[in-house]
Amino acid sequence: MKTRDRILQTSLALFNAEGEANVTTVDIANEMDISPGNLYYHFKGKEEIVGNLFNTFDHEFQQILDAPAAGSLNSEDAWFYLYVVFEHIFNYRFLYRNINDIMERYSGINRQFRRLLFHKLDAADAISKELIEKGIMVIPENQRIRLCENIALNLTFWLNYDQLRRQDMPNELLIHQAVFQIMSIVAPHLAEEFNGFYQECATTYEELAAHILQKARES
Amino acid sequence: MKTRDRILQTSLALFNAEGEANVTTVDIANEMDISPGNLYYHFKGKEEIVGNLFNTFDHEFQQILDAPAAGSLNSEDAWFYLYVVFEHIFNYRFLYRNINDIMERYSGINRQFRRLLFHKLDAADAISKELIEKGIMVIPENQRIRLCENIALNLTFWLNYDQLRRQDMPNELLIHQAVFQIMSIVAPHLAEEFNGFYQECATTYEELAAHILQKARES
DNA sequence: GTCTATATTAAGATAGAC
DNA sequence: GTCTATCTTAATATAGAC
Repeated sequence: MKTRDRILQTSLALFNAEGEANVTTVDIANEMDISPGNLYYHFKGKEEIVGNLFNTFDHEFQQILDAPAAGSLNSEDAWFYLYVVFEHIFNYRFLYRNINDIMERYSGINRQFRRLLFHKLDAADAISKELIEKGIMVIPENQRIRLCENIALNLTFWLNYDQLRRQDMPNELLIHQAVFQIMSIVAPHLAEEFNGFYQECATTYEELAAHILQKARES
Repeated sequence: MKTRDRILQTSLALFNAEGEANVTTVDIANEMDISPGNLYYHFKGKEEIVGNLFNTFDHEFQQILDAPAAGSLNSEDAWFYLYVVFEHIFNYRFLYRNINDIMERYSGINRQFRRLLFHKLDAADAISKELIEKGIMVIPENQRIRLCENIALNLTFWLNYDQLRRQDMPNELLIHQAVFQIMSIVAPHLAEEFNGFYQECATTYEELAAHILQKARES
């Protein structure tokens, strides 16, 4: 693997683990057993590394968000879709856990991240409309707008909230928890015949949580 | 006014305006027309200033959160209560807009902020229970737990979300918007006879928003 | 492409005069 | 209490040899 790619890969891992602000160019070089000078041969500095990582993240995210527009949607698809979206966020969690810091220090990212937020809102808007059309969801229009905002807020800041709460969950469970939290926000607006579906999700989540926590305790 | 107090006051204003990380001890001293040396005579460093501001914030917040335990509650009280809570957060918004950064760099604050989050959750828990008892709210228990988490998430990260969205709202409207957003999350769980109350709030909010934005455009 | 050695910068902090 | 002058530290970044 080329040094340039190893730098990106190592940086992402370190940023996710320690937070972008706590990782210096020297740290990245040390972790890879190369010299700082070598790192600066490949990238002008940390900003360029972060920018590269963000662009990859951004590009992939756009594609994920646009995916459901293609196919027809049911309530289980929506659940799976949320899972994919949140997993992608999780893979680049350093961007989210240090969002304000990063947006202040890298002004280029600011604009793009904002655009991504609106993309999230659009996706929530389109999906909620489709669910309403299909009779899966019933909700007054002004509450629907607020619900979409709330979903975007949750997608963007759940990782921060979790960090503040510090429950030290295994990563796998963290993602399930985030998705279930969003499902719970949507649940009161599901048509009555879908209450059962939410309860199934709740049961699935609780069993999974018990199972994962059990495994974590054993090891 | 004593220099020590002026330092705290000036720091709070600068932190709120520019973000804590972007304000140096020299900036604070310059703003007050005193020397950096003088500032360091009063405080050991920025950490002590931030710590002092946080303690004041924390102390006041604890009292605000505990207030409703005293009196009996109706739906209008809850609305007003939210307003008071959020206004206090807004007054110390630098703590919230740089929450991760601050918690990483000031480990003392980390613990206290986490405690405050649980205090928020407890308040949401107590109030939701009271509203249920009084028949104002109807909600399954597992959704109630998630609703409380969602309210705590909104209280803690709404300012970050708003910043990312960058709507450049007048401050007054920003607070109303946050409170109305939280009301909208609760609304689907209000007993039917309180739907009218939510619609009133919605109308009030929309009129207010139109009024404030009109005034802002004129000036 | 990669290394070692060194320069630059900016924030945080202190010493000692007044 | 307040000032000026200066030190320390740590991250970022570059020069030049190999």
